[in-house]
Amino acid sequence: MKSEKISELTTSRLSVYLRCLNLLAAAGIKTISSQALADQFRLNSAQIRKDLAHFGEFGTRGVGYSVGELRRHLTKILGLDRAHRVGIVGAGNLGTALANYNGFRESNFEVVALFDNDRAKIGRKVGAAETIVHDVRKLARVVREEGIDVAVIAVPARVAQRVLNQVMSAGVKAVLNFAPVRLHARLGVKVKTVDLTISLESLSYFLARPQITCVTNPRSLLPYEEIAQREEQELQQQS
Amino acid sequence: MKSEKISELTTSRLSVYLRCLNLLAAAGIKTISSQALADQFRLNSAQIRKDLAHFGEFGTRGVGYSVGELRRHLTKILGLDRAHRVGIVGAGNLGTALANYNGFRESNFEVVALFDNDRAKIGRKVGAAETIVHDVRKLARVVREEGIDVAVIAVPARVAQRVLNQVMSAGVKAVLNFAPVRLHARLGVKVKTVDLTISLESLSYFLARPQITCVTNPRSLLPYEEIAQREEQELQQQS
DNA sequence: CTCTGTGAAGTCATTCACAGCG
DNA sequence: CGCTGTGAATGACTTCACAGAG
Repeated sequence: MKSEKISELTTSRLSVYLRCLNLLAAAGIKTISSQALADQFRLNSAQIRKDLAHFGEFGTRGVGYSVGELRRHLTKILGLDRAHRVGIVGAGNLGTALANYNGFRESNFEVVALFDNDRAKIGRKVGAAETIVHDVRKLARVVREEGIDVAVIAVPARVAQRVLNQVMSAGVKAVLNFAPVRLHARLGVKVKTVDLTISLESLSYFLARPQITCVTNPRSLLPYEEIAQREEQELQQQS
Repeated sequence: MKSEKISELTTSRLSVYLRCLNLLAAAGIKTISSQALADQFRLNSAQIRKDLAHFGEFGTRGVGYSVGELRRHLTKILGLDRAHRVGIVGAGNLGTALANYNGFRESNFEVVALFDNDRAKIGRKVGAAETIVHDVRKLARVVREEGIDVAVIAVPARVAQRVLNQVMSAGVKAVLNFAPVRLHARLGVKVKTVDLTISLESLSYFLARPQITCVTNPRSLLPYEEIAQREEQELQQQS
């Protein structure tokens, strides 16, 4: 293992690989080569090998990778072997939706608190897990008491930087931001922004271009496309 | 204007530039140079010029860009001068949260329909706008009737590809996908995936690394950091 | 003989640096 | 002069291609 700087593109892919391996493990597959993994999930085999090589030599030449072993390695590398406690700031539509969403559990993330400045919301309990909505002014204390290590910012753009400052002061080092602004984080704090406006506007750009309307020739369909079409027809027959 | 292929990184930045210009316009600023724009919003001036140059010559040498004019150009380029009609598939937590969220209005996107396969949800009206939840099997018809041109996939991962197939069959060319899977789109259809699991797991990776705990020297604070700290203190005094 | 791990080559994106317009 | 628009230089990321381990 070298101690170089790992790009965020690489870590994102590690996350993808782990997801693929989970599927393979569930299907009872014990061993897989980078080539087979790439073919099945439309990845690049060289890239898989390179990404993994940053962290060690996990494969066996002539054979491939052990699914279970590689899964354990990736889980460790991504820090998913340790539970993370998430606090969501902003108990609006998005904040409560995220608190209710339990797909993060699988990745060892648990939402343990919500925060808001709206009196009407403070003290309420949200979702099946009955997550309490705290006064945002008590953020630092709750972060300490609940051991929160990841914050989610789900507040309007104009207050997002202020919220981030508060969150950083409370000692949180990892932040997922949904507000459509470029936030300034101090050193040692990682902010990842999910900007839905940018995503939508990029789609709009695409729609605005005159598209090459390419009629797919059924004979040239790739396997997965055939399957997709069959499923589609089944669906339509139901209605 | 050249007719080369524009990268998605570029279109995302155009969206950012437009947002910055909107702020400047609201502040009454009429003209700005790429350098000033870059300084204010932490961008790179050469990149701004290069991105814009793909679409024409919008600036005046020795002066800079007209805020209003560039705003109009970017709006046109991104296709935001035409209204977009959005259909959301999946009326769960995320789907309804997105239907309620009205921050997209500013970008000329309107959510006009929700779809679900759950009988209990079909026929209900969601949010202040009273968006109707339709039976997902009637998707194609509603897409036609309502003139939907953008779909949002907010369903569990295992059914996402099937939903995408249906959406594509209905003739929708732009899709925003929240399901944590790599979807296969046919040619001429643009899918943008927002994968929250990957985002969170990348943050986890960051948390797992031993961080260089760098104590910020107050003397070396950048201007924006000073402002941030002051605001932070104000906030704490409130409590 | 197969598949990994990895230098080398190739591709794509960003930044520099400056000629030349207003 | 100041600033745009742009070739040229640099840097980042991906893919190729193969030596060598199992």
